[in-house]
Amino acid sequence: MARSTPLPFDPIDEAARQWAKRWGAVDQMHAVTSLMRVQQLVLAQLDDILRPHGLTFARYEALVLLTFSRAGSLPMGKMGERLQVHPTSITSIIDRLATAGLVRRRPHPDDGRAVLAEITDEGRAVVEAATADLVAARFAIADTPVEDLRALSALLKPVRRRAGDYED
Amino acid sequence: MARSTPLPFDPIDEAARQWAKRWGAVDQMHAVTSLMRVQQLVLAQLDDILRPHGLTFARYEALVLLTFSRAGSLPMGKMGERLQVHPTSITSIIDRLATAGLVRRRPHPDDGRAVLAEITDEGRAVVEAATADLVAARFAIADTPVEDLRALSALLKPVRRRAGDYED
DNA sequence: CGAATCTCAGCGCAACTGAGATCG
DNA sequence: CCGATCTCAGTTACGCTGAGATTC
Repeated sequence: MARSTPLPFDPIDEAARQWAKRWGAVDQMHAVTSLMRVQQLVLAQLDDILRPHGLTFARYEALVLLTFSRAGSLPMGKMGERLQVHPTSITSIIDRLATAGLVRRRPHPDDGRAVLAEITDEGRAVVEAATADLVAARFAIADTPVEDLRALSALLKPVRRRAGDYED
Repeated sequence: MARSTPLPFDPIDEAARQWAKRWGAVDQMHAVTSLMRVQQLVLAQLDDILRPHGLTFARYEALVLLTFSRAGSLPMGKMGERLQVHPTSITSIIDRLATAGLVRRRPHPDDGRAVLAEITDEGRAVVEAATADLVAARFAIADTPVEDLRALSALLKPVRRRAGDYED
């Protein structure tokens, strides 16, 4: 863990106060710094929950994506698009999931260049168990009211869109 | 970069639709996934802005923290508390900043165990230049209305607090 | 032929564990 | 002696570049 004792003041409010003395874009700085900090705190807790299942959050996301596909398999390139990860990172993620027996590689029936990642029965069992833990922990943000979560998602949606996460 | 062509639909909305068929905590899942994605998109842009200055966002944060101190120096342990990073990570960050000539290590005058990291004149110049670029780019979220940014910070604040980022 | 798909080698960054030196 | 502070070695994870094999 990063620190034992919490600070007795909000470090981001304090940073914003100092920031405003010299520089602009204070609201942007505050929001982005808050975003980074919360992501760090939440991700650490998610990884703690997933570690007993032998998963990181990135590997978990890949497994979940496979369970959402009809055939339980997807071309690795498609997975990269959906998960926003580099092609070589997908290779690495699938490597590790395959070593753990949670997925297997299969040749694409119609395209000799592509490789399918297919979830195994063991992979499905691991996803169910890991998901049960995540849902029980409410994704590490159990104490935040649902209205606030919806407001958060709604605020982040146009940010994602403008950053090129999707069109439509 | 991760992907060339944006998806023609919102991948998180789509994931939430599938998720709801089997599992609970859909609002939490949607909010947390959105948070992860936006952090990834924003951080990549911040690092792009900082790279010409020889900085990562983590190193930039450390430098800014030093400029906010009266003496331009802080014990490394204190920096770790403020930035929420592991002691060995602070050692690594200061190592790299020192190699670049942006900070120097000094013995703590009152505590022989502690080490001060002190920003150099070159470090101050680099911070000013990097900050000018970040402010000009509005921290990679230029198109988001200020009211939305404030709402975002306000929503994230209690989440940080409950996660142990600070007290009070 | 060019373009797409994937793999591999290698680099950089950062979080972490565990061990040790130094000092209060 | 205990605890705090920092460093070092080593592991893991991930993102990326560059190069190459294979196939469309």
